[in-house]
Amino acid sequence: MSWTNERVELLKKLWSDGLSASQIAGELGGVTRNAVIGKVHRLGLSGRAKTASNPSKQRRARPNAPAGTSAPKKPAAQPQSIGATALKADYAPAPVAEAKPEPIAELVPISQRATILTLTERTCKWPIGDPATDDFYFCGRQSDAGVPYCAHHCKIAYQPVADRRRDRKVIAQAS
DNA sequence: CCCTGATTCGC
DNA sequence: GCGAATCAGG
Repeated sequence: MSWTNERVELLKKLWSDGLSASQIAGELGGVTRNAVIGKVHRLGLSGRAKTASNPSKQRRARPNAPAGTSAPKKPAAQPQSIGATALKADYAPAPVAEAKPEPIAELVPISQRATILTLTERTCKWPIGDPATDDFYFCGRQSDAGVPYCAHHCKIAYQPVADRRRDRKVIAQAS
């Protein structure tokens, strides 16, 4: 794939929206996150604020040639079966009779949200939004090994009522 | 380990 | 110009 005007425009939009390079790469398709980052720099629209990292330490990467001409080549791993196996019966969501529309949506920074294309085995798969519309995504935060939810709000949703109440308190204090 | 963006440099 | 490899950091 090449950087057509359309793809560049989409890149600019998504980048300014706060999506990560890998997420943008997933949306565009046909490119890696490295390609996205490289393009972002060439376009001169890097520095999305944040990260005022120490200027004292400058890059020094890649001390020499890529060693040999043999092509490494990686097949690019696929998300694989996120639907069926992701949500085990053990973690079935507790009944949410309480009037709590979707507070989770507001808690997940856009930059961390994931689409079905950007989910991995270690991303939180808590669904947010309406699957029938474009306003649908997954939490996308990092999850613990073996569980489909992250250690934040989504964990609470998966827990029994008693534990939920306790953890809500903990998180509230931490915030 | 997962992830993030930043940089270099062969192509 | 492109982007893999590599780096530094969360």
